[in-house]
Amino acid sequence: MSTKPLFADIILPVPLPRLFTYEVPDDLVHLATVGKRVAVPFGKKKMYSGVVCLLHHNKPEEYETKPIVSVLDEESLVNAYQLKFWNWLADYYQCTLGEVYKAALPSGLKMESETRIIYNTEFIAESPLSDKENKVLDIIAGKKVCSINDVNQQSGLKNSLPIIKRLLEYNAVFVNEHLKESYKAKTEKVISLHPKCQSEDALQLVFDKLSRAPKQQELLMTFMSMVGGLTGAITNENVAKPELLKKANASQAAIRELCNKEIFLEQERAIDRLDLNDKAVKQANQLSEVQQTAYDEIKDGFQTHDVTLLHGVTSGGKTEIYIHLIEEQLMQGKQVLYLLPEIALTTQITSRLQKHFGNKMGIYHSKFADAERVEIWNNLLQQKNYQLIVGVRSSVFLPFSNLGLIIVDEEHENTYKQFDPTPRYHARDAAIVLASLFGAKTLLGTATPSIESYFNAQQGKYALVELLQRFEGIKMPEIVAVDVREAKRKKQMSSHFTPMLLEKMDEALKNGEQVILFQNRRGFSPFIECGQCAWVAKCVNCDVSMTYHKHLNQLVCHYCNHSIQLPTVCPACHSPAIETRGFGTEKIEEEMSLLYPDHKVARMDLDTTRSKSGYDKLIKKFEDGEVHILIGTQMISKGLDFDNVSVVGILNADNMLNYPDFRAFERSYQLMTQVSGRAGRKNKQGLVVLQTSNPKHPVIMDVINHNFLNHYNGQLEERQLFKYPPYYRLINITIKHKEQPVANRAAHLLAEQLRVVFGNRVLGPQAPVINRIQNLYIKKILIKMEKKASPTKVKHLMREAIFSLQAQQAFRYVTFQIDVDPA
DNA sequence: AGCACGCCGACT
DNA sequence: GTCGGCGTGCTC
Repeated sequence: MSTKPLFADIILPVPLPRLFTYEVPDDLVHLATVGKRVAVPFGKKKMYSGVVCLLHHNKPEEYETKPIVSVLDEESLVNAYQLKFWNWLADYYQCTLGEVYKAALPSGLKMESETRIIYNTEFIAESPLSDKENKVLDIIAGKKVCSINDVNQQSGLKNSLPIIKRLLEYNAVFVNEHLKESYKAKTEKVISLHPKCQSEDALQLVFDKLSRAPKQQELLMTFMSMVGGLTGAITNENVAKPELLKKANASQAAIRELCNKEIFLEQERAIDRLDLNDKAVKQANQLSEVQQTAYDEIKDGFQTHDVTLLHGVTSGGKTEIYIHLIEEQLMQGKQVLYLLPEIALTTQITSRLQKHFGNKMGIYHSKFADAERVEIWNNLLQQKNYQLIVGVRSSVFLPFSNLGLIIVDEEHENTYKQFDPTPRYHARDAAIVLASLFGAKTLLGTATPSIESYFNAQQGKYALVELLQRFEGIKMPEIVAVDVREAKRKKQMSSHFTPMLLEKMDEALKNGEQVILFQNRRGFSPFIECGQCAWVAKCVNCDVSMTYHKHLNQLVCHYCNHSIQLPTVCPACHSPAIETRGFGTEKIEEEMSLLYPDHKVARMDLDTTRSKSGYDKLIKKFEDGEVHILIGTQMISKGLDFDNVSVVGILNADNMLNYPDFRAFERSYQLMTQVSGRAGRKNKQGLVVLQTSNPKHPVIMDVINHNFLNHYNGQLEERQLFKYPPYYRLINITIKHKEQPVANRAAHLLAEQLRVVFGNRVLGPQAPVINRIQNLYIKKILIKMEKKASPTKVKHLMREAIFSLQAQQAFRYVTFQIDVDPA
């Protein structure tokens, strides 16, 4: 064994592009292994928990190493697969390992120290203290132990640090750095028999003694029956206190009394927040013939390909196929990850899966409390019961050890791409890489494949399985485009609704059927304008008009959430003629309530589903038929199945088609098709009324004809012509600074430097549509690389260019964001 | 990113 | 004089 000193390269949760080397003290050499968390000092005073990434004997030359303070885990928290995955992610998406670490672990597993100030009770002042010193010392003395934040808050001082420092010099207080673990196991109080009473004789004696306390006697009896002790055996089993209280109908006092008499023993027991109880497990349904064929084809596909794309129409019964595939993996003892976009992860789908997989299935959702996420992490780490994880994009970071299959449902969803904070990863693409690390397979499922994935399938990179019939012979909905411009000209519109839409709605509602209206904009109206002078309300921080929210009577910026009261007169010309322009979900809701006073109208958008339960409640109400008309943003297009929706209205197809982005058509096709898929169930063909001013638009035609292939071919041609994915790889660089000229100059210089190497592959700098957000001016540079070009080389050169710019004094505070494969 | 240090204007 | 503002540099 080597006696040379051991060093560890540690990943720390700081956005610095390197690892930090610490010395491993002799007594920790055997404990400090790769993948464990360690506590290390960082900077002048901070302590952090970091992850050991590499162990070696190379003593750094340029600086003194600090020692690791302690090893926090008994077993690795992060396994070798994950470290590989982290490295790939950091390299591909151009971020630091520290940033990946921050994104990967639930915050309960990342620790940061806090300075604790402790009052010295033996302190006697040698000379009188100043007023401020006295004030601060009084606060600390009052709390005995407190944080700097506490002092700042209670004293009202902006910065109490210098004063605390002086108190420290006088020895009036002490400080120490405390690593606080924020995760705490949930506990419950349990009652068991006191050891002294765990024999037949002792128990008999106790029963006799309690003859004068019938309540307590009864309580003891109930307890004994609950642990099964009445049949003879004396056990040390315990019972949850609340359960015992309820069953015995006893009082807290009675239990306390029995504890005092050393008959009962009350203890704290750590319990899982997650429901791990065995559940009745339902057998998977028999697959239909069509489903069976698709299932077989998927399995064939996996024989020759690592990735299979399942292109299946909405309500084609994809979930049932997934269930069979998952079951097969679990039988082989393999783990499965089932990814869903954030908003599609609802009780609708999870409860359906839970029925089949019971407590083998864990759910990983961003709306879960952090403590629950820590428990899911630990459950996988300790290889307890979870073999199937159903989760959102961040579940790719969970510590899998034996993955066999990853399913990426709704593969086309752009919410799989994370933008803020870094790492700017695409969960679908990351999942494919993750699966390959395990030699596992990836199944991409969707009714509207992304151009990229379908292209990969066409090229033979992925296997392709098509499932183009709806389950149980349900017909595809009929889609009708209605010309809004014409209706306007003929003065037939009632507000934003064409006669056709209203007529079909009347019919549906009369038949007791439900209606969904889709409007891809929340709020009441996207901007307000002065009728007199054409003044428009704009955000003070961003270069956008503010959206009017009527229920708040406020103008809200959808980019920075800044809000102001609705002005009563125009700030520019003082005219009271302030008018709302355009329409959002809120306005539709109001108008629908007026048009259909006898029907219940509800709205589903970001504003009504902020809470964890808000979303589920709305869906339940709609499922139960309590709500007749549901108005929503794209949220309603994701993975929801309703039985009784006969009419879907798309109120304004134009605003998505006109969005200035190369994916606007692709996304419009997806959205319209997905929303349409909510229409028509069981024995009736659904109807979709699509309001547009351009009914002959090629995308709209493709949606109407359910012609994905035509849409795909059209897009492909455009993408090749204008050098976009899947033919080219995009890298977006965003340059931000609080002064416009600085941002402009930095962007210009960067583009010039990049052009030296990449020539006309570099586009820009351009000002984006919204050129100021949160008081920062924005410029963008787009790099279009041939697919064949080595991404490593490109990224390296790009980093160099940015680095040399940042070294210049003038550009010190310019931020450069790199977005690889922007959504 | 934090955080400390150090230099400057604005007050008692 | 001190308080607190912000620019600058460093973190193994």
